[in-house]
Amino acid sequence: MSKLPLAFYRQADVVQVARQLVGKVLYTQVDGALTAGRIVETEAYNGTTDRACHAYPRKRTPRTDIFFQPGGLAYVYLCYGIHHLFNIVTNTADEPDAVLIRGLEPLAGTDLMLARRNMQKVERRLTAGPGTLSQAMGISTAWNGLALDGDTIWLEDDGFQVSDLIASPRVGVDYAGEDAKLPWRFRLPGSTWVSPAK
DNA sequence: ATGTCGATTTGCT
DNA sequence: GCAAATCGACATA
Repeated sequence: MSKLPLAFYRQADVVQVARQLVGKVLYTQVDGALTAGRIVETEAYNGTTDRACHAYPRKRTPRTDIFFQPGGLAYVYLCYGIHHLFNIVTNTADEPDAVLIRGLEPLAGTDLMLARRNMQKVERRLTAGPGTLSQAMGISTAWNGLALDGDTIWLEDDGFQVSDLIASPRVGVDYAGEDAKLPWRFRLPGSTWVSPAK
């Protein structure tokens, strides 16, 4: 097992980072309790060119300030007042890009995930979807800004090989006009743990 | 100061 | 299939 170094997140092309993140393992640790899941679905957001990105067009506000930090930080924001959506800030300082994590295959700590989701058995809805996986992993907006090389939340490469990847338009970004058509959503073919969205 | 709306999920019809 | 839930960011004044 090798923890992904901050340099990984600082690559210039956020779309390539989004592709490479599929298959990696996301870990969280809270009060000594570990949970882990394999990333099966991501979406890329480019704050310079992409209207769907919160930081477009390189717009710096209290909320988007984190986009302008060097890559390797967690960006967690509240959506619809209920759902905590987990993103990874990428690229170098002053290049505002991020990757949204949309689906996880549970690997470890499933008992704790079930308790957090108030569920009885491991099934698709435990971690399929950006809001549900955050809840299962214990991720909330309180973690916004955490570095991904620490001991609360981090990623590892366990050698899992991704042979094929589906690229398609992103979900729920119709407001972005032409940019909504960009094929920046990536998922593992055949995974039962991708988000419910079509 | 106030109004609008969202990178979603869930439950009910 | 549709609409409610629920709150903070942002734009407008």
